[in-house]
Amino acid sequence: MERKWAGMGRSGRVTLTDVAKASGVSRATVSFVLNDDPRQTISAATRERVMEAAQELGYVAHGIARALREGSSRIVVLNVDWGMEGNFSRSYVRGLDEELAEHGHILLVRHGHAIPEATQQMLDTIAPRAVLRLGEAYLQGHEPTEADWENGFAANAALQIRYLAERGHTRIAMGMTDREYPLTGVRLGFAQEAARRLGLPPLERFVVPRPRQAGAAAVETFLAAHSDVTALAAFDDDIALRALTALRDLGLRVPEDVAVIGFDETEYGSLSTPALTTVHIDAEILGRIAARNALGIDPGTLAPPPGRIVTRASA
Amino acid sequence: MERKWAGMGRSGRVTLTDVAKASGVSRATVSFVLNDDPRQTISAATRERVMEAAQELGYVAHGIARALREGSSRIVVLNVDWGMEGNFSRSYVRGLDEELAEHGHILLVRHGHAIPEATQQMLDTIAPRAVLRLGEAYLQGHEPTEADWENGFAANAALQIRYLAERGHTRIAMGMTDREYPLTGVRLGFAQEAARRLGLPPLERFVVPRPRQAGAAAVETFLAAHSDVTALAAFDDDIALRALTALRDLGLRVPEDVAVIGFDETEYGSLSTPALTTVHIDAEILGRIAARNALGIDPGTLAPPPGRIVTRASA
DNA sequence: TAACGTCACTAGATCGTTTCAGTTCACCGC
DNA sequence: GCGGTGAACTGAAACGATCTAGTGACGTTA
Repeated sequence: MERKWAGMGRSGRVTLTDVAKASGVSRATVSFVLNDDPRQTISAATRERVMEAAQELGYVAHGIARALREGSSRIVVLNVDWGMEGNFSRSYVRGLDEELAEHGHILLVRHGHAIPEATQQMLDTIAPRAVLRLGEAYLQGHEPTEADWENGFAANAALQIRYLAERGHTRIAMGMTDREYPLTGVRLGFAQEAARRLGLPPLERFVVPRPRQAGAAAVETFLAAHSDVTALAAFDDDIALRALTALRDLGLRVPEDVAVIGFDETEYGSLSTPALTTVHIDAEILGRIAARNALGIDPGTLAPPPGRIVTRASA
Repeated sequence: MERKWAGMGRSGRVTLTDVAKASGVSRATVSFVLNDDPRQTISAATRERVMEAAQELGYVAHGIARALREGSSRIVVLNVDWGMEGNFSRSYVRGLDEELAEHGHILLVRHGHAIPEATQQMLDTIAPRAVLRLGEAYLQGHEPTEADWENGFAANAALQIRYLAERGHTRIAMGMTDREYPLTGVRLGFAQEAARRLGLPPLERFVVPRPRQAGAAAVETFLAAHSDVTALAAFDDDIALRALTALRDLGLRVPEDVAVIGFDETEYGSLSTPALTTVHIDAEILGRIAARNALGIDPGTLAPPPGRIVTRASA
């Protein structure tokens, strides 16, 4: 089955012209009908005929041509420039994707540390409606307000620290990645502020590098210098897992000697020994908000659900 | 600094016309120069003038317009429809990306289980030069030949089984995912064939589901029914890690009671107790081959390096 | 000197949309 | 029977590239 109907350009593509010809109207009219342009008045009969013809022929708008005319395509690009494989990222992407779809747009996720040049070239090719970055949107696009402390990024960061504080830990250290990401500074800042609000001393910051041996060495050095530390809050589950392994390699007991808590639940955290206590974050609503912002739609009163602790054995 | 130079359309975009105007030639000529079209003869002087003007004005080709004219954009889409976070996927993407870049194309990676409808819509918008799928390309696009057994997917699958066989294991089971991926069947087939060639009995197949408790239950059930099994070969490191945890939860010793080997090295495998023995695969060359195939370029004599065992403690 | 070839370029069609600026027609009030 | 109005359309110009089919100008050959 090659061509179901006559009236299809040599290219194999059904175009507006084909639909116009089939329904006996002009291209313009077809366009008006298909996009139901509110500025036009089209008779019900014509509308019907056009719709039917489009259906029959299997017309699908040529996004490239449309984008050329409109100035930008109906695509939104999300850059996820660090391998955040947790629940946050996944749910955020889901929310973003769904909300965009509801407004006729498409999400394109670009993972990995993009070569700037290639990215730029891609953007020129795609001409996306908007380009987002995972980290930026986490903050809902503004400086942290008290609302963020109630229910947002800051609140989730605080949740992690508070959990440890409630278990009686007062000297808490913050395990960070060996690479600087856009979000690392922000996260650390929130954690520090949370500690301050809880009346705790400032969090000592240290890095847990890979591979395994280096991680263990780093943790050993750190604990030697800060023997009063009894708990580690990690930047994410990855770091937490590295720390957990390091502590066990050093012969320390978790959580008795040092408690460890992760951030942004992953499957791997559930498989370690001891299993990792962590923070679960559902960012779907955040994704939806970002989508609306990107499209210039009123975000309404969407509010993200609070994060919650996944209590397991490590803290 | 808004507009560096005069002669830039109201849209803020520098177009071919602008460059043409600036260098005193026609649009066509500019296009010929910039794409150095071999079918045209352009004087050195003109070439120079055009290049310079383009540089000055900061001209960058409008991919959308080009795509409309050419029928497809210079984008290649790669669908990675299952979370394969190992070395294979990463190196494959790197190779693909680099090779495409060398030919003026761009890689767009689409992660996650794409909604078919949205994907189709995206493809209509992007009009990519080619759409690839991670699994397909693993096979270099053809049925497994003896070459694949020498050095390819089949060889890597065999490597895993052979390692266990060399350690004296004869009853080996294959741990699979709970979801069926395009590749699962192929992988299992190769492993079975490898076992046959090594004179081993057929591999018993079983699934290691999540979460942790379910995994342990599955492993327990399986081992009860197949008490002679002494080694588990996993579909990937993820499954291996689940199995490792399950075995430990059941009080079994790894590798003494049951040996475990993963596939496609991840960082997590190095953090477990015992650390996971696995197979490391560098797929960069495979990515380059796929790129050339996609662009219709002769792949030449590129040959992927053989996989290698990463010997750690679990097998 | 007419015919022919090559060089160095240009005009304009083309890709498939969207959308502005009309056009036609029926109907209304006076 | 004339101007005015709104409904229901249509024509054609964009958008920014590529690329075919020419067009002069100059040099070479018979």
